[in-house]
Amino acid sequence: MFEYKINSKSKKSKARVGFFNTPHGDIITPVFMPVGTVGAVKTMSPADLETAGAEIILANTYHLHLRPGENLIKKAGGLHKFIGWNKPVLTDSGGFQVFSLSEPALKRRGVKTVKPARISEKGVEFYSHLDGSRRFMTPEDSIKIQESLGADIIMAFDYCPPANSSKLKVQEAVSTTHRWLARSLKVKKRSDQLLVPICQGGVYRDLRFFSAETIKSFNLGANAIGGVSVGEKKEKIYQAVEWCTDILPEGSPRYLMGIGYPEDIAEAVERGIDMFDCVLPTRLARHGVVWKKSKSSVKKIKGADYGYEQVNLLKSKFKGDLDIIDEACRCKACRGGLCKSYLRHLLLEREPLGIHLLTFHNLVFVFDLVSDLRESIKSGTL
RNA sequence: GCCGGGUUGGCAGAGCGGUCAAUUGCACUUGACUGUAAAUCAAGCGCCCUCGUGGCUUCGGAGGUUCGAAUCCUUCACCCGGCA
Repeated sequence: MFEYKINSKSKKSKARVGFFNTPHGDIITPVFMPVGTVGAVKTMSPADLETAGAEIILANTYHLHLRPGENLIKKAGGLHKFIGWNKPVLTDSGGFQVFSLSEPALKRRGVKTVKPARISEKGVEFYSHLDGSRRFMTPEDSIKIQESLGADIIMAFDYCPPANSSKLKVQEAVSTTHRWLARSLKVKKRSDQLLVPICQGGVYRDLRFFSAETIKSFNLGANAIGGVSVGEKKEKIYQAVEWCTDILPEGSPRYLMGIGYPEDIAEAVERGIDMFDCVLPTRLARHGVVWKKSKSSVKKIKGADYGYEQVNLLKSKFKGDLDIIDEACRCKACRGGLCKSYLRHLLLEREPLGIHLLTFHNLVFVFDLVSDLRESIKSGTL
């Protein structure tokens, strides 16, 4: 279980195509995991996800713990059964909430209704975004919850500091994350789940090296890079990824958490990343924005023979636009001949169908992008 | 014809003597969104500029009262009820 086999390796970069085995089936990497935080990729049924091309989806420990609770899900037969998805699932540990519910992140969003999280050696004190109630989560709790949920791949509970953190703070986050990893391994019981450690270290080279070396030494079968896309510049992300993949073992899948934009995915694949997850395609869809292939676009995608543009269908210039988004796209909306004016109309009417169709379209875009990148690796262009 | 109610910025709709260029919602414009507190959020939305506790013109039309009117009075126009 959880074997990873490299199928094809680039001669010009660290990029590779691989097979990753899990209890609920194989994954071909590079792979993109759509985010289904509360047990659903918003507006997408399992059948929709399969049609769009999803191979594995992500859910969140923190959210499912708060509601409906891991005990209920366990009783229901586990997450796969509960949500009707028979393919691989990865649960994030709740570590990201250390960041997203932290003071700087809340301030940045102007959120005042939730008290910021407090981090200690023991764990993290959160205030539920649902009812404000105080919660405490330790690395051990996170593992126990994730074992109840029953995902194929589970994540170590990490400390993800914001981008503007001081080096000292990031250093503290790194060492805390490492200690929490060791504690997680102590309580982990299930052998049919792969626990993936997370590299922290922000934009600091020595910290990334140290963190990557440390998690590598645990030899856990897959490794993740976190603490990225928390407010820093793209170049810094690429840089951090490069530092990490220089060290993280070639023989195991590397997962870059929270990325991203098409160009970022391509840059990371080139640097040896195999797994991605991001809310962007689904969130942007809900905000009326679609990704569209474009040969002339200024947004280039390394390794792909096309660039892309972001099109906001809410703009009134699409009011009378009877063309579909992309003739070549295989998504429900495009293949169904639904024009931009209709999609815009659905969005304006707040018809759920509108955001569903855009979500479907964007996910198809990313799944196909990742698939195209695999071809590029095989053909030697990436 | 008589009696009553109404006419406010693209639309709906607050305001009913000064703090009103006018609450709010929608629409519109722009921006943001990278391990989802996000089907969300921010800013703008009469005109002008040296962009400010700035200037100018606005609340159906005209006139009036008042230091001051979207707010009170007169009148005209139109709309909606009720009775003819």
